Amino acid sequence: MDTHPADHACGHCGSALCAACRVRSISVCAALSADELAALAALARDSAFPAGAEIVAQGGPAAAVLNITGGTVRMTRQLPDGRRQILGFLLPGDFLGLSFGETYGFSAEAVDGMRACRFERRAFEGLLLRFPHLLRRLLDAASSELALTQEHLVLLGRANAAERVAAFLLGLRRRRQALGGDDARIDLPMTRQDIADHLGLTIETVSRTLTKLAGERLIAVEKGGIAVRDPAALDALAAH
Amino acid sequence: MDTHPADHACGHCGSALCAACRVRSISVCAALSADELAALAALARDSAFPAGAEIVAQGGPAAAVLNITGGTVRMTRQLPDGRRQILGFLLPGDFLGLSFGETYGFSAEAVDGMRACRFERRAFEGLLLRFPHLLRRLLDAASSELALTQEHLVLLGRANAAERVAAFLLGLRRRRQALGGDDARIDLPMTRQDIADHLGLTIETVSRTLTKLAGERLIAVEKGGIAVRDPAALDALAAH
DNA sequence: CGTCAGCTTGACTCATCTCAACTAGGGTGG
DNA sequence: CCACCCTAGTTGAGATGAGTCAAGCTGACG
Repeated sequence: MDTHPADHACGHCGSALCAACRVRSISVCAALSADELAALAALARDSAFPAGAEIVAQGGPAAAVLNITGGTVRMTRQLPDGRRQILGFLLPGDFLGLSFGETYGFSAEAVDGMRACRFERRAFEGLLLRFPHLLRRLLDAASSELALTQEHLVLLGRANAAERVAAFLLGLRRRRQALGGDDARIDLPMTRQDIADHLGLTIETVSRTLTKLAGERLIAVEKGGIAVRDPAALDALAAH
Repeated sequence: MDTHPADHACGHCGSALCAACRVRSISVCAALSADELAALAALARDSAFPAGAEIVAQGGPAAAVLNITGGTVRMTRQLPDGRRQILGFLLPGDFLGLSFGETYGFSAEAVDGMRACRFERRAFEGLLLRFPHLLRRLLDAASSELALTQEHLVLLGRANAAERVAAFLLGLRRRRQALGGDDARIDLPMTRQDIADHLGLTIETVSRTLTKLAGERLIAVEKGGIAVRDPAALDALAAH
């Protein structure tokens, strides 16, 4: 899976070029000293996954943690009878593996072509003991992922279909904007089934709701995404 | 709100008697050195809240973090139109305030009479810089709270009423057992409305579901709680 | 003894799900 | 190049699980 040998200087992470990593400033690697960055870089391995590839497996040993550098990842939990819940989507700068445990509590799969900076968990934990800065960054990351998850919990517990879809679109837009994305167009690399499994709806309800929002001129449904026509009305719908 | 002056030795936390704290071994204060424990103790203030009291307010400045030492706390998020979602219940040993941010993202209220060990946030953050051990414990706490929240997310996204209620009862039982509780009887200090707002249901559906489970001999509804009659069947229902 | 909050139960409604048909686009192989 | 298939998405019609509204029960408390 690793696309570079251990000592290779890669463009995203790894080796001496963590310094050039384009997501570093927004990831757990931000605000580290030169020492810390060097130690981190020594452990980092750049890796790429094609669309659909499984990155970590639910129930499997938690052997690695990853810092996403490109693409989109879905975290899924599967029930024994096949029902699926997508816990969330990870974007560049997000950290995969915050739920420290002996095994992964969910699977992670590449939604589209995806790149990440990979660390062996044992070695990474070693770094945590030496570098409280990194530990602190990780706590902040865990804290904000917790806040995001709680936000989503409210949605699943108390919002109707239109509110869920509106909140999902705006949440994705907000995160993409932080990465320098467009605010009029929201790319949706994931399928309707993914969106449905994230929002606790069916694929048909997601489709109908998008059609309805388009009919009300809040959005326009486009190929591979949607265009935001009335951000204010969409925000009022999302209601938070 | 503090029931003891700053230098008073209290039975739960605070002053020199952190050593005697009955939840220390399972809380973030576990596995600290004598030094660390002393510094923590110097900042701790024992506080008590009567049933229904608001401990922290959604949107208010995040001025304190608390370690629950007794009773039950509900974390609630309110939507502008009054809909309410209970994110979770905190039991003794749990830590309130993991979502580090400038303001609290939710309110916390005492379900029954409740005691906690309170730290001013600024001072507590100072400790984190000095004691990586504590930081590490906090990351583990955040990590397991994240896992719990993700578990609940699946429930709200994909489970029906009976599955939600069964999972809620068993989850509460498991946590209580870790605290030395009974496994045949589950006390429910919270109201049906609280349970409904936690499970994304209405009070009527919770009531009907409990009645139905009782009719199927999985549980018996008792005053202030339920008795577990068929743990295996209940577990099969919870389906995870 | 009356009141009130918490809870249960019943009858009916409705938002979402289920099942099914259909469309559109992309890839493949003859 | 076309015929075919396959996946993703949309739309419709009917079913259903949970919500809504309403009534009644129970125990605590003044």
